[in-house]
Amino acid sequence: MPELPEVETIVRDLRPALVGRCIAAVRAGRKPLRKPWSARWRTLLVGQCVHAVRRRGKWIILEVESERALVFHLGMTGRLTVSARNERVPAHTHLVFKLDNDSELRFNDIRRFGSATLLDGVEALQRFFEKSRLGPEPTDLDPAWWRQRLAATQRCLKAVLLDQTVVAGVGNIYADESLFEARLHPVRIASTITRAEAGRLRKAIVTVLDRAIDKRGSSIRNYVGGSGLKGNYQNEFRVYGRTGECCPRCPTPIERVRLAGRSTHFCPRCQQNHV
DNA sequence: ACAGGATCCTGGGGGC
DNA sequence: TGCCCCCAGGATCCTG
Repeated sequence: MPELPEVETIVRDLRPALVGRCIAAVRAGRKPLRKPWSARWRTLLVGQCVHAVRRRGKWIILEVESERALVFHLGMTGRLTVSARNERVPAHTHLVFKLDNDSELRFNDIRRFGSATLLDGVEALQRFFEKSRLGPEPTDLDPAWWRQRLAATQRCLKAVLLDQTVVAGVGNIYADESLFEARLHPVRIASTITRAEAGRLRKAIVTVLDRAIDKRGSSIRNYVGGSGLKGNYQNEFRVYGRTGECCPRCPTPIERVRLAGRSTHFCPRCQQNHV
């Protein structure tokens, strides 16, 4: 569920609450996440202080003093929050990291598509992302490389934006919002795109993600930030979830189609499929 | 090799 | 109220 702006918001919330704190205890639930939690990770973490909290694509990286890294993915419904220890622990909480004050880091995930993995060090972390061939951050997209990736595929633009090996962090909401911003049709075959259009799309992605980060991401149903606060960007969607409503730029109703297995929203007039 | 579909899981909402 | 179907911020494995 959470895409780059949501994950970035969580990381910014968690950083001041976690950096410098030590892990006093770890408790894991019984139900498996997407990747199993290994029992020996508890011992490797207890007593460790948190050095840094970072984001890469949709991944949250928690580095501890031994240089091991705890890597989280939130899947569709994952939540990673710091709460006071005396606050009620909600259902579907799969991991709890007690800290050396009165707070704890909690990983909650209704659908259990998320994961938490402990990696051995800096190189292991690098290998982890290389193995999944995670693409560059949107702000680091090299224009020539981006054009080449678009030119090399017969998939539609929507499918390419969702591909984490092309650009990291974009998901269903921000793919639709970025294509609207760039005035490009989601069905458009990526290889037919012009140089100017490729540039427009690359900039649109960054623009849209920055706007969403400013609003602390989008809360449609499950998402909350690292301190439990909801986001506000859902109020600014221009096409996502607005099927049948007026396009914000013209009087045409927003349409919805299914692409790459995902709901896709666009304005058929502002986003024409020229080839 | 590539693109699209099925799959993992739970819960909410609409129709009957 | 109950039941059944569809839907959901994602990634991976399988198939044609």
